[in-house]
Amino acid sequence: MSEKRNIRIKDIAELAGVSVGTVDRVLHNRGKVSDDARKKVEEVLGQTGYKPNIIARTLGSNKSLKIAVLIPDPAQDEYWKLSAEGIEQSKTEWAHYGVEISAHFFDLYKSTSYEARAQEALVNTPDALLTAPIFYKQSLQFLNQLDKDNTPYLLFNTEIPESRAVSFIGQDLYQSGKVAGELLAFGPHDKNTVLVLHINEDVSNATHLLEKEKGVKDFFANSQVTVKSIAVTDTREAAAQQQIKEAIEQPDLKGIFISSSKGTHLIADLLENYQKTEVPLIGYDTLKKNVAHLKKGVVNFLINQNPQRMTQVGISQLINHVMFHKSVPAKELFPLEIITQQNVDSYLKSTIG
Amino acid sequence: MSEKRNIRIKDIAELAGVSVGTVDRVLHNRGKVSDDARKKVEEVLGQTGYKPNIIARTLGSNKSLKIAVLIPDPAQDEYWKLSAEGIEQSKTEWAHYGVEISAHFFDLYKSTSYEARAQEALVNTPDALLTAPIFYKQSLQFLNQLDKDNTPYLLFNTEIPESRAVSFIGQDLYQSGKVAGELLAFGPHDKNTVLVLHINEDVSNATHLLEKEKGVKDFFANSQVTVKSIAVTDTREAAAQQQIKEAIEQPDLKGIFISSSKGTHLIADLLENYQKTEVPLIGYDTLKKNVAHLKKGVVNFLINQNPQRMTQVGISQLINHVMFHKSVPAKELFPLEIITQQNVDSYLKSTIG
DNA sequence: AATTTGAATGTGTGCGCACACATTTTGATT
DNA sequence: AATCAAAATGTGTGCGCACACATTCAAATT
Repeated sequence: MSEKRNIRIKDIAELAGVSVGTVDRVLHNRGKVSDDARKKVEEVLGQTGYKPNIIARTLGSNKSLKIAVLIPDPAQDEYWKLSAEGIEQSKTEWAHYGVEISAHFFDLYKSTSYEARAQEALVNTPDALLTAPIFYKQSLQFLNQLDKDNTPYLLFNTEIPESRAVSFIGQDLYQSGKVAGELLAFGPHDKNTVLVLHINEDVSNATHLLEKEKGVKDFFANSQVTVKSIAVTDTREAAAQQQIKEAIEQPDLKGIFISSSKGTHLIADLLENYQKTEVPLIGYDTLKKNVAHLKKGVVNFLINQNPQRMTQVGISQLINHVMFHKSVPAKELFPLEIITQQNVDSYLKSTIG
Repeated sequence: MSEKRNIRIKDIAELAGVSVGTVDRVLHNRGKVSDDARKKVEEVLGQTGYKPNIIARTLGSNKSLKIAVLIPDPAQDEYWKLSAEGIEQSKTEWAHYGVEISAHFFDLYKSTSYEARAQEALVNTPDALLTAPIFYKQSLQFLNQLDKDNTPYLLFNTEIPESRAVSFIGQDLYQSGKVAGELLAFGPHDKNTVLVLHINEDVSNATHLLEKEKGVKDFFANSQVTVKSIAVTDTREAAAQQQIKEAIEQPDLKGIFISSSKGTHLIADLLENYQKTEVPLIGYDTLKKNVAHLKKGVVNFLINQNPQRMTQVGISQLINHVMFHKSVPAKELFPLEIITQQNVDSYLKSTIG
């Protein structure tokens, strides 16, 4: 370990012939500084390329950041359980910096619950907030409130472009549909119908799912392949089952693309029942049941949205923004990870996320 | 930002009825402490679950860590260029902590160069070292030297299990072969020969490549498919070209798996020449030329080893180990990322790597 | 010329830790 | 009982920054 040290405020002050206080004032733009002094300091600042020592900075202002996270109830949906796990990991990750992270869970199927939990998240005045704005209207209203409070927030999973969010973290849904198309196209070429299934329990994200459908359709636009789409709200309903069964038993069926993570294992279950496990199946996310179906060969590919890591990165960026004043990208689109029977363990075991 | 603060050494001292000096001594196991005092302090330590404030710690001991990285010359191989980019990113990432990272490049084809650069890496007495031990014998000797010096080191890309490395970072090569098999199997089922091509310019990693071959072979072990393997050292040689051409033109050819990143675009070039671009092709890594072939459709899948991120994670773990005394996993196997025409951009654009 | 005022600048302290150094205690030896 | 060395314990300082507070200075007002 060598002695080489970075230039510090004190050095700047000496070089500029002023006191550290003045340097501090020009650095943080606080208090009054004469044009003369400001000019000198800024000059030295430029020449030396001064970088503040973040360590010392966070130590000095020994304040604990409060971050609130507002997501659907992990007990309702395994996708959100993964997200909640991301929160837990972030807690330990940032504990050393005195960051307090509070989680607030709303009912995935009740917009009123979103509103209630959102207000609850504000009671201990968080310094920043991360949320998955599932309910468009209610979210927009809440985000406006945050704007007024001057509370920075970051969105993930669902984009609201007209919000004033610090950043959005998610995936290119359209492109993920294209990936699904590509994978289906790689299969045998003698069949020409691709089935898109929206198992739309979670009615709020219909536009989500349609983005993905558009991706597949565009992929097959100039080909022989026809893309057929079916949306059902509950796979337990007899009518829905019948509809799906008919579509599945069509002889020209090339493969199936399911636009949601929960839908993936629901349909995989049906395929098993109908003994149609050989039909190529593409779905989303490494939910336990999906992984089980993947390992059995019922599901062929999972596109991984990685909610766990999304949440972690969201929190991390929020902290970097608020605490370290680092700039964060306005949009962070996650890679479209393709998970298969043979590589799934390498993903699940990896700690680097 | 609230006032909640963690328990600190001073608090421990008060609770145990001793001075901070004594607490410091039992924490760091330095100096003499009476059994009585030690017991009291350890008790309080246990009860409070004291965690040192890493920020304050690194600030106080204002020392700059020196990390040396020893990898093949990035100018010789684009794979290593990606690794070198990882080094650059790490430099900025850790600059705030006063970590100095020095890069040392050896000739990929000369083991003597490894030895020379290895010694060069030691001249400014690094606190820890990261290397890709390409040359087994020479590496082993060098690592022994590091053991004697008590310099901690971390290996990546190539594993040397008998070394006393802090950790190994890489990929499960065998399993990556299986992934290749799986992807090839997903294609049309009417053809039954899979061709494995080792473009073995870099003679040192022959065992590497064989691991991958074993993976594909095992994947197809109980199937109709025959796996045929060809190894050439230079695709520019007429004899090699002839051999490859014959294999490619075999009518039963199901697909090709190329075991190295550089080999991938070399073979893709040949396929283009022979106008056999429709044959499924699986290779490694997002080298520029590989990505170009992927986008043209000559290459169908790339398995991403992510040398850039591997290098970053290696450096990060080394720093965590040496500077923060954090425990790091003995082995970090990276996910076997599958890159396709449709998801490649999502990987290349992503900043979270 | 004395006083006031506000702008400009300088000084001092704490954050939690590591480590050097100072002081006290203990027990052995004379 | 006095002396001394070693062991045990305590104290003080700096790391770089932020921020509260103190001081100086110059112009305006009386």
